[in-house]
Amino acid sequence: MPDRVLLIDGMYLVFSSFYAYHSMRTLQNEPTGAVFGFASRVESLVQELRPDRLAVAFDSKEKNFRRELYPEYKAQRQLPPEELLQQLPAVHEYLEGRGIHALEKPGLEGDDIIALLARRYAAAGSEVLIFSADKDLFQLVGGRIFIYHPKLKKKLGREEVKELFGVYPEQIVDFLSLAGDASDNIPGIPGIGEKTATKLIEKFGSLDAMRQGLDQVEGKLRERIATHAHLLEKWRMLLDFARIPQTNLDLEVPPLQTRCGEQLLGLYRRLQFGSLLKKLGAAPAANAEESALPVRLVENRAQLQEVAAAIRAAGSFAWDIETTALDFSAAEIVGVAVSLPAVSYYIPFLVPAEQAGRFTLTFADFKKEMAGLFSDPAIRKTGHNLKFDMLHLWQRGMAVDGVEHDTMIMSYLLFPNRRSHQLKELSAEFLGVRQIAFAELVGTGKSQVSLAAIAAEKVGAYCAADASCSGQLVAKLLPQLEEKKLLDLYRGIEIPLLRVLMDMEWQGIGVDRAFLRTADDRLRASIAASEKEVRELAGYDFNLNSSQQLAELLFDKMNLPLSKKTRKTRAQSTDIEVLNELKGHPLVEKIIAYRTYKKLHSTYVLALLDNLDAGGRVHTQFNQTVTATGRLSSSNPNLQNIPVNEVAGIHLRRAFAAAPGRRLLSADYSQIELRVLAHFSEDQNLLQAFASGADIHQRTAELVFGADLFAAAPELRRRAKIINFSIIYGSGAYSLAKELGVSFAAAKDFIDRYFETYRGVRAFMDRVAAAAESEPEVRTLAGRVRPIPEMQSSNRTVKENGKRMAINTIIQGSAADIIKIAMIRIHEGLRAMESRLLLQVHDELVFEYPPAEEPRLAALVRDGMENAVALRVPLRVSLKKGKNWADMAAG
DNA sequence: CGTGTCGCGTAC
DNA sequence: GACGTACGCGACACGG
Repeated sequence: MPDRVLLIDGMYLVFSSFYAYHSMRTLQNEPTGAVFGFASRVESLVQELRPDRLAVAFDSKEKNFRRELYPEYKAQRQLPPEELLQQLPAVHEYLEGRGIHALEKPGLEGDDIIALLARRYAAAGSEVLIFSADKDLFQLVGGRIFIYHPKLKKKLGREEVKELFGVYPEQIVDFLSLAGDASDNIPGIPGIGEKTATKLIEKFGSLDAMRQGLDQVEGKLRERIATHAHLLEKWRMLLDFARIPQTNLDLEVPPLQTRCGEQLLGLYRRLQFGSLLKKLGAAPAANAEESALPVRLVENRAQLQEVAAAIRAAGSFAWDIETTALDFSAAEIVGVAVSLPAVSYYIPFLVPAEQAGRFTLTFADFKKEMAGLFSDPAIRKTGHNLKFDMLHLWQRGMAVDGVEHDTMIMSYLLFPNRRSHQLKELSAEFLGVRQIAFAELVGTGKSQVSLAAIAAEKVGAYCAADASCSGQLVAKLLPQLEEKKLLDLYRGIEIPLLRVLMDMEWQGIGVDRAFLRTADDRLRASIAASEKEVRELAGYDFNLNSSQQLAELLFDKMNLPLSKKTRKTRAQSTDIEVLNELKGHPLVEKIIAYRTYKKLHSTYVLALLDNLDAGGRVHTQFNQTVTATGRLSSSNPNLQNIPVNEVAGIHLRRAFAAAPGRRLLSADYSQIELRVLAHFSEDQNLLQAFASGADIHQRTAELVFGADLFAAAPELRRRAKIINFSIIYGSGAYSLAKELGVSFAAAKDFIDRYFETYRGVRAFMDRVAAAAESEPEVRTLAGRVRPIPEMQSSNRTVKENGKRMAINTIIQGSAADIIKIAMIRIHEGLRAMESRLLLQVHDELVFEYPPAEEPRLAALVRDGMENAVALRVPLRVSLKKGKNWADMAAG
């Protein structure tokens, strides 16, 4: 097995890393991005390419022979930035610690070394990969030599070079001699650029052949070449590696070592490369106490004023608050931490009795001193999950403006597949800082104490560490957002949305308590009755809530036919689909009724009564950093899954009622996901259907089932609707058949006909799958990224799953982007109104308004939603209004 | 007694 | 196995 040699263009990697991570800093504010980018790229190249030998080539400081030949060579280049130069020693320290040779030779450039070594190792039978984007080096490609392109992230052979440049590797020198190479300050021939150079090379094959056949070149161009022909030989001398004077190079590419010793760990710790340490399986050495900046405890008004002055001078700060509870209406604020680059402050309000003499500040003092700063949009704020902190301050009459960064959102946009974006995890990973857990501060279970009973020093250290870590994380995460082109989404949508969601949570929605009490009573009775009937029919006592015990009764004791197993544990399933198969049996009917009542009671009625505030409103949390696609989620209670389909369930929506003298307005996007699909696929039938305002399910029915058939059986629209949805979710014939209650063959036929009808949709899905195959991620309309690692699986099922995720994410995620934009626009318009946005249910917004504002609100909402973005099809919204969420009339 | 997983069912 | 994204209830297993 011949070995594989990887040669890295060192200066290229240093420069590109420096710019990619230019704002990365240590806690002590030293720049580290170039080193971090360099090290992490080298490690990922080693992982991916698995070279047997590896070296990194650098330019020498001595005069290059090309300078003597041509004094202007690279003369246009400015000195690298100071911040880059000061990181070079650490880059070499990394290479040394990793056991990788840094190759340098007086008088030679890194490129020259790469060229000489590439040819030598290739001649000896090795496969050579060159990591560089430098055009010069492409002339080396051929035989066993390849370029590994840093941006394209793939191996380029002879044909790929031709595809990229229009010329073959052996023609690159001639090509660049004609067209010039701006990065080396080689002008080429005036008036000839890449296009003309490619044409000439394609026509003649080489410069020599071109000179021979110059008479075949037309007018002006021939003159130009003739006039400047004398230059060409010089350019070739500069560009052609075959002419490097010194060929007895005594450098070698040593075998790659796996060692990562103390030197490397020490470097990573010093530069606070938490993620690289983690990859080595090493614990970040520093804990919060060691690495944290000093925390000053603020005791009185005078000191508080000093803090305010320091904040003003800094112009920005990171902050965090501690409270006695999560719920803003029940909580008290224990203290606030403010973190500046060199120092953090902790301002305590609730302290143990024995410290009360020392810490004299109240929240009112804080508010008086700081309200102006916190509401000043010009003073930029950073925090982690700021919606929480802002709600608690707003509850006490303090507004926050000028939110620049929320590190929880940053983490979410960068890593949407992560289940947790907790500050403490991010600190460990990216800062190498181990923070103490909340439980370590207050204890757990019965021994848990209130934060208000813990010494201010301890709470202050904890709170200030959060504020400080959040602030420091910005330097680690912001460059990554920039590199992944997520800044527009972050600044333009997610950060502005934060305030909208805060307002929505603050508002809550009115809930009719008496109505719920009645529902509670009725449901209790229904549950008891159906439970009693089931027990009688079964003949013994068992827990009806246990699917396990129910399965025992149905399938073991009563010997009813078993229709399926559960997915994970292969247990006997008792879900609704199974029970429906067994309908007709009186016991089963009662079980279905029991389940329905029980669900409504425990999941909705009780949960709502439990979550009501003193004013009879329920304040759901809208989570901005949960879903992998960019949707919001709702919790405590979840108001995004309130029943709407079944008669028994829809009754419940009456409980959500407008306040006295107000009404509710519900605005629904019509078929937003199918419209997004039409936009991306550009399918002619879909585009045309939406452009003409047709009923899309009806149109699908006509096209898939045929217009004649459709006229005879209009209930086919229902089927078409199901088919339309199943396409978005990527359903196969198997599940569609079950959903429609038809045979597998019939379902397969429907899907086939769907794709024959909407050919553009099939093409779109194939495009997405192919793109996700080479780059395993997808992007939504607003540029939100979701990695799809499943696309790299060799397991077919996993990969098919990845394809469905890829397609669905583009559709669902883009719809989420659109409604988020609409929410921000509308919220802005509501500032001068009394109407309020209360809920978002993925494609629906619910508002509460005074009747007088109805026309204005309706216009604002319609415009905000329909014109949130311009797609290739119109966006349509239907408005409904009423006293509650169930009884609504169009208008 | 707390925690994690599973089955199930609700929404878009 | 076969339909994407969520949340939450109740049962159950596990560890102390």
